[in-house]
Amino acid sequence: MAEDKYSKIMELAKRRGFFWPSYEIYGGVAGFYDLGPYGVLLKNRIVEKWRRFFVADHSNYVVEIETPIIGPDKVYIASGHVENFTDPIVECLKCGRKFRADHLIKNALGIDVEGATPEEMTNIIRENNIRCPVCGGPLGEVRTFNLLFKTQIGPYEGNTGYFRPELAQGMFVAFKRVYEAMRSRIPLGIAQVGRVGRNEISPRQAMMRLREFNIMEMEYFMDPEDPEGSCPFFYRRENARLRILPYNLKVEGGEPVEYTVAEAVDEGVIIHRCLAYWMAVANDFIQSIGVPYSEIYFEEKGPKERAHYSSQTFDQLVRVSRWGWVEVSGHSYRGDYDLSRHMKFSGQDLTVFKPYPEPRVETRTEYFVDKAYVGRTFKSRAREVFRLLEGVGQEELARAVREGKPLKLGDIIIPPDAIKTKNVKVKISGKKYIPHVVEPSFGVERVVYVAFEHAYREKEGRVILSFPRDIAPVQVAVLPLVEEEPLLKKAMDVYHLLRESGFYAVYDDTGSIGKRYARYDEIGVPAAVTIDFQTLEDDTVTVRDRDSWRQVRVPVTVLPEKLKLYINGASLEELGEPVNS
RNA sequence: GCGGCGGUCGUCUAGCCUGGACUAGGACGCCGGCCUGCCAAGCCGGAGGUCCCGGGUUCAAAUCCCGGCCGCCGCACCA
Repeated sequence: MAEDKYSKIMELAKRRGFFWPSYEIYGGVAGFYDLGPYGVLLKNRIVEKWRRFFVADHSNYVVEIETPIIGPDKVYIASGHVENFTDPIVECLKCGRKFRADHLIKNALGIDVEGATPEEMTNIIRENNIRCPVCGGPLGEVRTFNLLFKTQIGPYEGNTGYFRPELAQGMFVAFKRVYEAMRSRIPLGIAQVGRVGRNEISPRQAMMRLREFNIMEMEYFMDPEDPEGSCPFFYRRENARLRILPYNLKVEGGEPVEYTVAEAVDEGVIIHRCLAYWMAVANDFIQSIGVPYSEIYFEEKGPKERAHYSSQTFDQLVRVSRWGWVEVSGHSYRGDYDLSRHMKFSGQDLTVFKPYPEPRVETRTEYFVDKAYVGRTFKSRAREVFRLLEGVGQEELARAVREGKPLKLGDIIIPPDAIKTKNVKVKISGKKYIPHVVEPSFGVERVVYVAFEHAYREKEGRVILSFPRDIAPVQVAVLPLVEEEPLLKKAMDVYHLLRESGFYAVYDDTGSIGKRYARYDEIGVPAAVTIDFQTLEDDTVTVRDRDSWRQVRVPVTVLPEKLKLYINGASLEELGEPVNS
């Protein structure tokens, strides 16, 4: 069992201003957390890194949008959340356990009560004397519980709005607009970072399960008939390795198995290469925030564990000290569920057009009524007959011919032999279809917490947050060796130089130098620049590495460029001459 | 929502069982001054506490009792 870092992290996070429970002065409210000054910096860097991996690195195919957090009820009726997020719940009056009322009735009586009102279900339970399946106690009234936060849009009752429980609907609803703005090309990834709300029954585990949190998500739209073309960058990660626990292995209690991305697709472990590709990106992303490969795996969800829209889902799990494996992202194949639903509920055409490489010419037989016959037969009423014939489809004409029965239009009767046929050539240049969707979706706060877990360490009784340098909240601390002029002025100059060069830097001259090094180790600042007496002679400073505590001496003139290399991963020794201490 | 355990300066904690001398003590951190020539040094001074909230018992409650809130653990829940 790994040591429990949880309480140490929570203590540090509160004390140093990373995060803490919200509304503390009013006693707190479960499921809400504030991010403090360093927490916000850290979160922003993590989000920025996610953008690099998922958006910028695929900028020809992936774009980012922002949509409102409150949506009209229609959107969430169409998405299925109003229906599927509302559970009829009944509580045992004796032991207090809660059950799904519909499941209870089905198990007890074998009848399906889908669509029944809570009152009807309560009556069924009373009439059949259904008791608590655990303790045998009596059951209370059936109530509905919905995880959606509900509100009103504008002053009118009944104009219901919901706080979005996921970002996805924003992308689906705006899909057509984005698709056209991005010059109607598929595949197209639409990404978004933002807040969502889920009214969890009992949130717990600090930042791991919140009622309001941030998600980084992408809906990747593609042609289901063209798996190859859907993932033009597949080759870039086809040999990447993933640890996967397929559902069939999971139920047997098996361990994750390592596959390359290509193997997982070829062997059918992952049903679509796009799903596999983005899982590989997720794997790289989570490693880049400091989690080792061996502490990550993907677990397939079983049919009943999946969301209502998904045909395959993997959770990306990361090991943390207190709770074992926790979910940091979900990877779902959503098919065309969402777009189809929005087409149906909005009446809008959300299909895309796929041109064929070569327009196809098809020959079709068309039926038509002989105009000469109509004119001859109906004379002055002919015009009226033509108008009536406009409402008659090919189907009907064909049937009349096939069955040899006359066509009746009110009192007008047209015999089958007045219906002629002709062969016409039709040019078909493509077809319409509803794109399928693959969705990688990350919980931001979980990633933040996981970054903490893997950054936290202790050395010689001191705490160090060894964040990867490029997500560290503060990048560099500028410290005069002692609180004495002209060191202070020189240090200020260096501080301003670094700020102007784009670094997030802090300046600190209080207490002893050792105390300040310790202070910045504890908030994870990767580099400490010290201005000492030699600086006054040759304009060089020392750069100290947070993790090794080693130092090198660097001329101030090249400090910004050297530090930039360092933040991006260069070793300390690449920056300058080692200082012997 | 149920059950178990817990909640005391910013943080960690002593005190609670056995009510009173607690004006709630300490450590770290924080602020100011002196000092400090490279890894939480030292000295002086300072700020900081609704003892989670509400009610009850009592002459007297951080301490006992009840309710609530919050946290952790187990159960249920977690599209």
